[in-house]
Amino acid sequence: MLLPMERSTATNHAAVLDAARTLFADHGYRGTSMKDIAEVLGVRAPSLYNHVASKQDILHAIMDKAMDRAITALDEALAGISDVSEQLRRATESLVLDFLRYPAEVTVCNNEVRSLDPGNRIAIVAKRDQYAGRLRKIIEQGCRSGRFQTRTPQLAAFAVLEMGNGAKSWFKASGRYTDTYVAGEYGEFALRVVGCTDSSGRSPSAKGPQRSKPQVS
Amino acid sequence: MLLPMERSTATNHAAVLDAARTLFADHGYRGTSMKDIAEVLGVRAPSLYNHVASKQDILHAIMDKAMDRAITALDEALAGISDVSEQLRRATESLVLDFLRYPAEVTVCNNEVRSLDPGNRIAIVAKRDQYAGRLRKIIEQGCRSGRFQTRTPQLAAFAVLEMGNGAKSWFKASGRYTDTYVAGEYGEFALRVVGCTDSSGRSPSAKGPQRSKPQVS
DNA sequence: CCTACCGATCGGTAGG
DNA sequence: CCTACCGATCGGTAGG
Repeated sequence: MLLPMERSTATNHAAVLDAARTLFADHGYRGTSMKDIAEVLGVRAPSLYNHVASKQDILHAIMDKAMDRAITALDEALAGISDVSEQLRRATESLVLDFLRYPAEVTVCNNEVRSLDPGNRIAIVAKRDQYAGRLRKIIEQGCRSGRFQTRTPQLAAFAVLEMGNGAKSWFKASGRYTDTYVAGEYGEFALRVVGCTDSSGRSPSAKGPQRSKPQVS
Repeated sequence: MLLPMERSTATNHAAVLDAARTLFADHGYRGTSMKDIAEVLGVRAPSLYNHVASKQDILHAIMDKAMDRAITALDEALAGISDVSEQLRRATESLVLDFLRYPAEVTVCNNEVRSLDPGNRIAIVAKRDQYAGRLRKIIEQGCRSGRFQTRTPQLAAFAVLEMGNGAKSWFKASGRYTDTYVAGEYGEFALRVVGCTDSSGRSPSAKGPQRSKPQVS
């Protein structure tokens, strides 16, 4: 007599990560037990070890995949773009779109670095620094070429990186705009923060009337 | 034969909060045990219950005090200021200074809302919303009066609120600037984000050469 | 995939 | 302030 199971997917490695992602985002790594993850999949906790080596491996896999996906998206957004203002706009849009489309992964990446074992932490922090460094270099280049005006390019880079989290918090609560619209607004914000002296036709910095619609790649 | 204790303060209610703050910030609420807190104070875990009712009460007290302090600082920063640009600048400086001076409290407030019991969570979220609402109203007022230019005042408010976290992350790693200097830079960033059409002499928005030093109240 | 079970640790209480 | 101790829960293993 087989009971119908509420488990919605075949239990495999990817399904374990999917279940854990949401739980880790909502309750934290330490606030989530293997039993909690198993219950989502409709199995008992020991069965998870047929698919993953440890709880720690689940966390690392979630974060590693999320970082790789964000870095790849950034690469694609910047491919063939040489104008530094457009680079910053596209990088910011890519960042914000990633935040809005994968909020659970991003929440885990933001909050659970401290839950990683030392070896895993070094690897993830390296990828995070690689991502942040890309944005910082764009802003530094814009400052050197005189297109951007800010005394503290590194501070501006951190400000732009963090701004996206605001989009994520806000987007969850308000359904009025599409993710690409919000990303476009943040692209504007980023150019304003660095004091962009416009030259591409697409970025009217702070002054003057706003144009009708932000675009996204 | 009394051994010299490494405990640096008398164990009382405030000392328990002090010890817990850092541990909660570094390892999270669930990643910190009453035993961990007790060890910092040089006592055994059960002794803590002479000073606090529960672990949950410690968390709530830390967050409640932090929110009250931030709201009070915002009140004082805005007292008697009627110019909306100056309001936004001062509010942002107040926000960032609070982040830089009380990083452990702010980290706990950012990460551990989910660890609060339902009743405590409602109270803390109300204070957080009160704080965010103050900033949002300044930006909305600036938009209505035509001094600010942004299509999405609420998005801009979230962006400004979140930016400060970047300052906190960055400030820990780099000792090159004072907290008031960093706060001043973020005051500029905030005015740029909202597209401030300057009229007070103190805020050259995006365009033009930078002035030498940001000021702080 | 399961049941049964391991040692460790948790927040909190009893009692002094 | 302490020791002794409670029931509950944890990640993970044994064995099938």
